[in-house]
Amino acid sequence: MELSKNFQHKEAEQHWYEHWENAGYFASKPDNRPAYTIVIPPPNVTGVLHMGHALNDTVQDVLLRRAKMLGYNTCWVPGTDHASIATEAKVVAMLRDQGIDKSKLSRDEFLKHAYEWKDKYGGIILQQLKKLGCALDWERTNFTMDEDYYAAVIRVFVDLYNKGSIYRGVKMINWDPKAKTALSDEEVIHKQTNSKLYYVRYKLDGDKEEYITIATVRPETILGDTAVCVHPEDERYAHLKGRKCIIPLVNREVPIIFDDYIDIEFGTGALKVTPAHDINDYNLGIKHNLQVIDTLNEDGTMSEAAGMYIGQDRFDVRKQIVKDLDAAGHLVKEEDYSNQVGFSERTDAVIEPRLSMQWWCDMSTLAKPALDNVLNNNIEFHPAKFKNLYRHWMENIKDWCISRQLWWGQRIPAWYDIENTIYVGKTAEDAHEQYRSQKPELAEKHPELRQDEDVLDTWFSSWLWPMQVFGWNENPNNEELKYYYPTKTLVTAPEIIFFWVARMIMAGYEFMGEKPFSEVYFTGIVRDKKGRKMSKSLGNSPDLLQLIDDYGADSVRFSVMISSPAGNDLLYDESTLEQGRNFGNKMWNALKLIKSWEGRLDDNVEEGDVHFAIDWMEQRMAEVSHQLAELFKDFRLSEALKTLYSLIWDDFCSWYLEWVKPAMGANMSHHVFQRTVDMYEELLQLLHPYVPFVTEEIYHQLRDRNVGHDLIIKQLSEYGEPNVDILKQGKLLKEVITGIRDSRNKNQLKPKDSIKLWITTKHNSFYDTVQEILRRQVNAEHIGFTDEVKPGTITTVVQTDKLYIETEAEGIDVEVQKDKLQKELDYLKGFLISIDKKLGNERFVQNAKPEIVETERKKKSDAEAKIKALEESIGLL
RNA sequence: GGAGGCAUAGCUCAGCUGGUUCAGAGCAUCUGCCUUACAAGCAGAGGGUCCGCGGUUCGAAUCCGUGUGCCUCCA
Repeated sequence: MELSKNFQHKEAEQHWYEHWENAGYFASKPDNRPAYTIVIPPPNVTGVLHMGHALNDTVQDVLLRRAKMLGYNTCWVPGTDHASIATEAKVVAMLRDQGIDKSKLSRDEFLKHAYEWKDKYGGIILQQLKKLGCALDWERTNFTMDEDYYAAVIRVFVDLYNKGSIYRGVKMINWDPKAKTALSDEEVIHKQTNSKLYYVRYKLDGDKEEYITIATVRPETILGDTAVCVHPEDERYAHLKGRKCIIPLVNREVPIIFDDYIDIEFGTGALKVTPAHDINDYNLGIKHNLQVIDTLNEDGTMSEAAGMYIGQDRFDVRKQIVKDLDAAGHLVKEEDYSNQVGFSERTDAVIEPRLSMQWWCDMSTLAKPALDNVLNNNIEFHPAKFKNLYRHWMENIKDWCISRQLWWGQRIPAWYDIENTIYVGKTAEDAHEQYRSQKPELAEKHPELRQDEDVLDTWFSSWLWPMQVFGWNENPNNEELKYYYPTKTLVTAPEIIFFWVARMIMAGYEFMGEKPFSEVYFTGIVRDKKGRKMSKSLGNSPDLLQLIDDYGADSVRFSVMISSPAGNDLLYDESTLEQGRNFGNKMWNALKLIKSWEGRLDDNVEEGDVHFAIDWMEQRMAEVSHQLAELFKDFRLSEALKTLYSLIWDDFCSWYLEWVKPAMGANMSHHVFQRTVDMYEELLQLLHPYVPFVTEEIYHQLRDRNVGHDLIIKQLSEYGEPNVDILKQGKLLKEVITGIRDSRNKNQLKPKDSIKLWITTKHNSFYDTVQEILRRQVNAEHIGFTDEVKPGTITTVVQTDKLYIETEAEGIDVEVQKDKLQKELDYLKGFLISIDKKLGNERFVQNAKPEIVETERKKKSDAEAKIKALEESIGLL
């Protein structure tokens, strides 16, 4: 069959993915082999594939496919998380489009819609991962709201509650007025924002016209002020001890308090204190026993307690109150001000600090083993620099706000009686039983309990991921969990180190008594050309499916892997996509070339010089395969890919194939052909984890395969130590060829102009073995040795060998040659001086390692020999 | 305010434990090629005070300090 001009990615991708999946290569069952387990960081069920996933999931696929070749039983678990806020927002929006108001629905009705939405639209991203080629075990797909998973989350809640780690309490939380729910600190994104700083004067008590001026960026919170605070050492305000002032507009009298928390330099040095709406003010309020006035409703409008602007939105009120303060003579001035404002990660609404009754998880006991086992490398972080970040967070850990005022998620298993006593249990029946035994009389009169309306933070379910995907809740001693847990590698973005990595480690030690994974590999963050993080909200992520369609999944994988050194961010650049696509074509064309020899095989052809080509290529492969093992060990995946790229493109295609290529019309030795095919297969295999489709396709085109002989499951060959001498000879041969080609170019010899080549060398036998290769590579009609200089030729020096190019062609420019040789000579002389200096330095000879001194001596003698050769050559001209 | 990172070719970036396998890759540029697979290609070439300054060392792109400029995280 005629092979197409270029590699056609579309058919190959679909065909091979189906083939792998149907053959059961992705599925894993416990057996005698060691396990290599990865759990996917579950993407949001509402998500679609973006650049970050492409990077993250390609890395996992590369690790997994390589592990497969090394004999591991690989298991990669897919799934999604339920993303309570994001999903609930989507469902609410969908209902709104259908004319349905969420507030008119019961909880059960809403959840029915939500599950319908999830079944219909959720998890698109999992299908997209197939397009990317991910070798996921689809039979193990998990969802954090699956029945068993749900039960696991409830069990963990009850357990931690009974241990005293979970409690309910009123604290300052981050309130999202759009989603109308509390958020954890990690879900708040602080952004530098252009605001205005308003200077407002408050009248002091007494009859005199005395004022104190405060500065605020949130004038609408004035309505909730219950004090003004100044620094005790601030002389400007020392006379105000014991005084009070009057809050403008609402005319409330509040104390002036003194606290060294105040920054004297900021604004006027006087701070308005609003304990209900600022965490620092709240702390001041506790310390100074201040009144708390909550002036906001849950949707961000002003509450009854504000006394004014009731029901109006906080930002409208901000504008209005400035006008009103001005009209009343209280606004002193306003100035531009840049400050950090918190936004909701999911809804982008401006966060309101708000006092609220929530459920909390005390992290202090959970954090201890989680911190220790990272610091002692029981769990390894790659790159290790993230250990610092992790430690800092762990050592300053705060209690985790785990309740969310939403419906989509695991409903908190807490029930209340009419006296508000809490009963926590796995089921309503549990709770009622506790109720009846604790308060029999009340239970007799009021048998019903009311369940908490709130659900748990999504991360409170995903932190169980590495254990629950293997059925921890049903049976913590089950065979699968024993076999696959702890998992091997977690691959994730550094931005969720606290959200998820830290909490999974905590959950692992708390509930399994064992780490959830042995190593964490942090990828970089994908940025656009302007250096901005690629994100859905910015809309600056390219359409990945389109890219896969245009360039092929392999090119996309190549692109993200080649530009992603461990832990460093990568600027996304389309040129690497082209590089990936071109690489695929290069390999496709190498296939075509090799296939074209199939009809020209002949057992009687002598191998001749080609023998050297095979020897050399085999040594290069041995060399690289050792390098790869090292690179993979250190997660230097981008380096490993570069190494392979160069091995295949440069060494195999540009050198090896040219060296073994039979002359025009000549036949090829059977053995050489066979070795070439074998080597190409092994190259494809080494590369396969990065670009699985094109390599599998070529592997099958290369020769007929029996069922089950697929590249994806082929085991890697072992290589011995490479032969250094052969590698050196290969290097010399390449340098000789390049040197002659360069001379030809510089002297305007056309490719077709034939030459005679004369060599002065000590390595005669080496040149004998490669004579035919050399002759063809530089288009020489004759190669001979000489001990004498050859006048009238083009001279060049490679290592210490002198090469004379004899040609009939016109126009040899002596000056060009002289220049070239002189330049090299000048460089070498400088080089020699620096080496002489070094070797002349006693301290160097004494202090440096002997082998370093030895190489310097070698360099010196090489340089001297080459200088001699160059000088002789120049003398000729 | 606290912590961390980055600065190397025109652009995007590699360069692990200090020493010519150290100054490299891809893209871009220049020259010559439609050479029996590949013009999405082949054969070559040019291009860098490794951010400034100081130090440690026999020796620094690499280690330390400092300045400048960018970035990220936390408060």
